[in-house]
Amino acid sequence: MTLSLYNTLTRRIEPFEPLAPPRVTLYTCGPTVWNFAHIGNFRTFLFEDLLRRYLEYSGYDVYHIMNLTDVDDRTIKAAAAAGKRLGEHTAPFVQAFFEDRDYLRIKPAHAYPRATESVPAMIRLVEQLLDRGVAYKGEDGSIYFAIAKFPTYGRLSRLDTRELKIGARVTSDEYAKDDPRDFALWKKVDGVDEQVGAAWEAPFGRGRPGWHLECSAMSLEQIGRCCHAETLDIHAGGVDLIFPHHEDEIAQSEAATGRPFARFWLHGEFLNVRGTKMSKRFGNFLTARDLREQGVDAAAVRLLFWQTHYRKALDFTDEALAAAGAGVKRLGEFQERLRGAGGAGRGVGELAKLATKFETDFRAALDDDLNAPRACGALFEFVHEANGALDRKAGGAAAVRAALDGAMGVLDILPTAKAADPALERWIAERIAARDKARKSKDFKEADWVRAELRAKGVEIEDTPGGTKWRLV
RNA sequence: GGCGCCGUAGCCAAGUGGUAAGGCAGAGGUCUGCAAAACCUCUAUUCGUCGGUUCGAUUCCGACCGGCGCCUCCA
Repeated sequence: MTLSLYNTLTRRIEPFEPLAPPRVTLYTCGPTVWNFAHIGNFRTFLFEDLLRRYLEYSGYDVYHIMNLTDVDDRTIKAAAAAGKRLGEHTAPFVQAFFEDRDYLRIKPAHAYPRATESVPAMIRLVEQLLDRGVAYKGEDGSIYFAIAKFPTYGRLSRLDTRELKIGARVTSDEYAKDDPRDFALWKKVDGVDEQVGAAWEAPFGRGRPGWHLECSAMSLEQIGRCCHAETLDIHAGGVDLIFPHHEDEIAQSEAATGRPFARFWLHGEFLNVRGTKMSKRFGNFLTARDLREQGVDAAAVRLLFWQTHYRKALDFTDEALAAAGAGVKRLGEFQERLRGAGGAGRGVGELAKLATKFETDFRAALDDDLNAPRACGALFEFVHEANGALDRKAGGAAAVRAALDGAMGVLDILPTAKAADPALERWIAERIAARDKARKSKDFKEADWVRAELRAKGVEIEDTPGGTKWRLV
């Protein structure tokens, strides 16, 4: 069994094989740092994290590139509204993005090219396209891509170019283009651009890059640098990027290099709120920092997302998040139990057998187009069966620990350890000792009162044969 | 109008042409002073509706109903 992935290009699940194994080049469209990213954005980044981690689990050597869009219409508009220079406005949001990424346990990409630092590559790309005659300067001084010169335009999105609804996007610059459907590669500078410092000199005129151009230039520059390649193994993003963003990236890149831009196109579905996509525009969004401030364990967010396939819309509700939190807690207790299970136990067979079965199921599920819901099903089934075996004093806990570790390397959904400060820890120990004393003298009323006292401070206790254990909740 | 997706128990959600994983919640039991955790048992004769194909469909086809997305530099 090998990994198969749904390729938007073919609308089929296809066996995945990189161009130059074991290297896999992965490019994922990153955030536009005009504001905080919301958890809908992060659903996509989390899906990409799953992809990245599972590729690595499968033995591939992944080179992951995620760009930061720090110059585009929205960043410029936001900077102007704040009365700041572009970089001054975006810097804190870049910082916030990295913090949120870490909070959500998303593995850092190997490279985070920024649009503002990749302008020379963009200019080169535009020059190449001009040389090849697929780009032209419009009457407004901006440079446009001529989709009529790129016959396969529309292949990814399956939008027949003749069907493109053109009436709705008539703005002033439409009159500058040869064809209303052509898109801007390089926008001629305007007053606001200059005001915020979003303008660069180029042989074809002072201006700034178009959004689609940024991704093409940055991805080609990065894979050229790291892997001497012109074709990405995988390019991923949210479904809303299929058109026009990714369609345009393909057109620009392939027109310039003459080679396929990306072999696999993967797209993650939206995170919804009451059936409608989460969006800044609708105001129905929640940021990662909102969750963090609410004390939500990132593991719960991850499990919640893993429990719905990445190509299916997921409705975000507090109930679903709480349910995932309960699942995470169960995993944490299982891990805790394994830690105490040591190497002892009767025989080595039963648990080891369960571990092997789990690993097989886990892999089969994720091999099937990253079916994380099924992988989670296998995980919980494994936890259940292993708990039963542990109750029967079966041996082989080491194999279970190893299997769990392996799976967590991909899913990473064990509860975040909460550390107690020394003073609190001393107090807890003292209270538990007091309770034990009360229990020994059968003063259960007192014992229960102490338990409630601990619970009020967020300390949960559990009486076991080896003594009373506690944890912070 | 064009392209496309979804509708499975109280909630969330996998899934297969042969009779429904898993999580949460709930009920009963074992264990426990009581809890907690864990375990055992139970909880959809049924997969939006109506037709069709088939020995057999939740799974394939069609229609319809309901919800949603893209076609606007939105993850």
